[in-house]
Amino acid sequence: MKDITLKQIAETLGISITTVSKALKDYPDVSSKTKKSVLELAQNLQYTPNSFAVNLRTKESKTIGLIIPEVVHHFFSNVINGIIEEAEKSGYLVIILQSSESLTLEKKQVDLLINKRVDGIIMSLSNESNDDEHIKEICRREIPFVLFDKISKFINCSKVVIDDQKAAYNATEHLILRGCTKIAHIRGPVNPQNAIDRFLGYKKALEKYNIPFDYNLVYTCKNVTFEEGKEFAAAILQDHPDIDGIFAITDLVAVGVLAHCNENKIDVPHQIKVIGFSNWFMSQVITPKLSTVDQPSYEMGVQAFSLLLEEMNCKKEMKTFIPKTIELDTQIISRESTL
Amino acid sequence: MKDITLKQIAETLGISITTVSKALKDYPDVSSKTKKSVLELAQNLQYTPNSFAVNLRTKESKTIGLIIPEVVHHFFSNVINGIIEEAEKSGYLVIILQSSESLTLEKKQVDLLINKRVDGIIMSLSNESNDDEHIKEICRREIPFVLFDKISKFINCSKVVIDDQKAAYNATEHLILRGCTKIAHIRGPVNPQNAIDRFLGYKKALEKYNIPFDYNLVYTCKNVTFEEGKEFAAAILQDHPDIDGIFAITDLVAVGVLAHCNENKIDVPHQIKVIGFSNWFMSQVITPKLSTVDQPSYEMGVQAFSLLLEEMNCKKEMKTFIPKTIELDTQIISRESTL
DNA sequence: GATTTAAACGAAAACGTTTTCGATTTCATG
DNA sequence: CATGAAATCGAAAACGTTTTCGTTTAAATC
Repeated sequence: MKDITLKQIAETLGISITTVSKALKDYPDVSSKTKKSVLELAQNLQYTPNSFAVNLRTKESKTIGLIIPEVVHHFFSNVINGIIEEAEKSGYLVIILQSSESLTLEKKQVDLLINKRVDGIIMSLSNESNDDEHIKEICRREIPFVLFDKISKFINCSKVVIDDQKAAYNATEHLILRGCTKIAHIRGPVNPQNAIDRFLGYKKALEKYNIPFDYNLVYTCKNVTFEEGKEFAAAILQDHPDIDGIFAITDLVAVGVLAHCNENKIDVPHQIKVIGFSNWFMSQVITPKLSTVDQPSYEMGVQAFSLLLEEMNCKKEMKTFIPKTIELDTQIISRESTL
Repeated sequence: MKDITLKQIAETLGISITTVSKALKDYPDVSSKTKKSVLELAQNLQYTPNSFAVNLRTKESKTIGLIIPEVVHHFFSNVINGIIEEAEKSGYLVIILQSSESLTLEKKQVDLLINKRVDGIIMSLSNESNDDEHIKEICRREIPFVLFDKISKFINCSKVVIDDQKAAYNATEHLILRGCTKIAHIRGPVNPQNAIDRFLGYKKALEKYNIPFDYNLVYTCKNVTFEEGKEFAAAILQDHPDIDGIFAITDLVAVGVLAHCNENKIDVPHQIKVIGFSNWFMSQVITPKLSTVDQPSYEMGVQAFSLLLEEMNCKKEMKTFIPKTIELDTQIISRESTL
């Protein structure tokens, strides 16, 4: 019933704990005969090393922490997927926490992970967060650290991002090339870097095509929800009846826009063309199917863990690690909403 | 730079490690004067107890494992949400693994968690899984264990479920009461208990309302995907042109059905009424809005952890624990697809 | 001042592993 | 048989904490 230990194996075999340990780890200085008997007995007794003891001894737990704003989110759950699958390949497990877009909670989660002594932390910042004390603490303690998606330019660590500005430029350009001349933008909250960059990309595309930028055409989300999409769609159509294109910060908001249009018999794409961002699953099942920017979410997870692994390995070998930033490609997915 | 330990605090204060430890844990046999000075110094040095050592000593890690078929899934990500939020309240962290509906992978994940010596395991079985060796191993090692959603009747452990049969009965009845007389059922794979139960509920409702059960009207999913929904919709309409109702095992499949109907100008709900299962977010944004059965996913997570916590506490106090099954209520959500 | 009682502290074992380094054995070589 | 090298093994420290139980000190009682 009780857990098997090296000691018990050693005693039944009449050898020392040292030799048992070495036999199990295939050390060269133990004879093949004893190796065999140890391996056999360990097998029979279903011995599994006590990871608590191993952790204490080796000072690592083969566990990393992941903090994201929301678990119930198409983009983030795909990232989670990429991270845990990639982590498993190297024998790492993943503890997941969510900040629920709250800075207070985020600080608490960071504390929890530091106290747990995870081997590394991967994180996407909450909207409220920036270059704060809790992030500095991670760096101060030299915990391998990777940011993805919602990053801060002021933190010196590895990052996995897309070129939000370019992607937003492409999305806006897509609307322009399809004939839109008055394009509204439903942007994200003020803080997050990617909301800023997407807004800048939108602006840049307008300039490039000599469409005057009008600040009244920019609407700012607080919570980036379906409901906000509906509300802003209503507001935009009321404020600017002659609008013919809407670029929304994310598919969820764009779907809200479509919902409002559907309910009010506004013809998408003929009266208004709509493009979203992220290529959520739902964008291909809604009517009309939503054009969007494909964001390689799973791949972001994979890359984020790879960077973290690199840093963790460097730390083990006492080498200095130079943070890297990986920028992944995005792609316009053209569907019915911009036809 | 290096981590602060009890030893260092003890040495700077000229007292013993024991006293420092006791002071930090507010033992009564240490004077308030020394308590104060220890607390102060610990605060200044940012002491955090080495959790590896604590784990080894206390034989618990305040970490639980969660194995689910898929992370990228509206239902499961909601359950995750419920679990990690509830767990955090009691100071537990959650390691998440996915079986990807593969028995082989599931066994591997169970092994990983056993080796990690998590304090407990919460799990939803993969479609291939049943009363297998790896599950028995969890019980044999007396690791607190809770199943939810995809359970097995043959495993004696705590469970959190809905009454799938009743819910499916209600869904089918809903179609009948709205005038359907020839109802097809797109069911889930053969193995999982909830696919069986939902099928039985469907059958029972037909019997109750004197509609002859026809096995040709039952279509069996392999992967329960959007694409399967589309394919089966096509097949059903070809095989049975006079069909007027479809009950799909899950919203994703139902949305596939709607997609096929939309593409082929088949009028939902007038020609065919459709109802899904689970109340995914997408069901309320699709056109027509999908009627469905609301499944309290977040609540399932909360309850699953509560049961696990109860069992973990019992184990600590050496009490025997009697497994409980919690059955949560479901609710028909009537929307446009059955109007 | 002797004795008892309570308050404050610390020594030491224990948790189970890993790893260094020294000790022993074996065996071939001269 | 002495010598050296190679092969095999084990003692012991270390990781940092918790907790039992014994020891010391201080205060209280007679």
